[in-house]
Amino acid sequence: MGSGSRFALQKWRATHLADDPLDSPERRAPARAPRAETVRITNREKVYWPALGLTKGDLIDDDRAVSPLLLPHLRDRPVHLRRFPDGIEGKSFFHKHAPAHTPDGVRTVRLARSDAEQSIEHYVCDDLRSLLYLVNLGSIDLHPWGSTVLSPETPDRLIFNLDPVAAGFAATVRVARELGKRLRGIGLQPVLKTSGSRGLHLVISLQPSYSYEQIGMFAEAVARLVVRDLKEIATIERSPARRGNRVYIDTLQNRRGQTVVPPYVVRPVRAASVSVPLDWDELDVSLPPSSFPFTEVLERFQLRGDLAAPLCEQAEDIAPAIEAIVRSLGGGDGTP
DNA sequence: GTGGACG
DNA sequence: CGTCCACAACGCTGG
DNA sequence: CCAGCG
Repeated sequence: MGSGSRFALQKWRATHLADDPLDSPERRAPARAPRAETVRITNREKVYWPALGLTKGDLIDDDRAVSPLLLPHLRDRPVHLRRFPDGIEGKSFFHKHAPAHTPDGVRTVRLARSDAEQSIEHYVCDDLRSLLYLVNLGSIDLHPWGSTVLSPETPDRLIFNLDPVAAGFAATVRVARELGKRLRGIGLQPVLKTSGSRGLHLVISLQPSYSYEQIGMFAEAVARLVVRDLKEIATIERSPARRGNRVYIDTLQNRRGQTVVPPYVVRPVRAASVSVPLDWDELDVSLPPSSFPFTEVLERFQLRGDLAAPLCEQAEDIAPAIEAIVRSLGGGDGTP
């Protein structure tokens, strides 16, 4: 690591960590004094990743260290947990209802279900204490919504999930490049990241102006155009059997109540990898997405900075992009 | 991993 | 007190 | 109608 990046890290720490990372002054009553970290962590020694010998304590330590990078992608969002109380090879379950015994200090929000028949109390992970509490429950990857509690029905994230299935990573890279090019061509700036599993994600930060349904339709239309150009290697076919060896461009995550794996979250996979943002010029066949176990992410941050920061810094107006897509679909270039 | 229900 | 159990959910598609 | 899918 060069001194330049060391300096960048220090500067970043100074602005992001401050004295009390638990406090978020613009939205909270001023604290009298920084509060001690009071979350009780249990079973630190339990092995979560047997192949690597990594424990729950290792995960907790990593989440604490990476929290300034991760929390901005969780803040104000309903979050679903996926819990692995006995590590990645044990039983797991999703958990979305925040029970009545949820401690004070872990925010929850009651939202109507999509059918409006009932409402559900959701967790919201706004700060380090909440993060550690939720991870102590056995959560490995947290799954935030693509919209915030401020306007739950209008997403501020647009996600394309490229799943290689049997297509291989080289084809996935080609599809990602093409999709990225097309999105930039209609004025959007997608952030590229590994899924932490096998695939790649392209994520766009949106002004929350459209419904999930509208955003989902837009995403599918874009995916359709990419498939038109790359028929041999890309598909939006939902049935796995009919995908063949093509990369699946999954746009179904742009739906209410669906979730989007955020940058910097650890995945419950053997390699203990993280969903890591990439520079577009890093995108290469030689970069398998299982790269970057959580043990290497801070080091990578020191070299590359926070490549996901744009997602939290600027929200894009998608209206011109929608118009452009409508034009190209209606433009009579062969699509019935 | 943990609280609540059951016996 | 020891055990057992729950811990999401929804529209779409293919069969 | 049910099962699989994400």
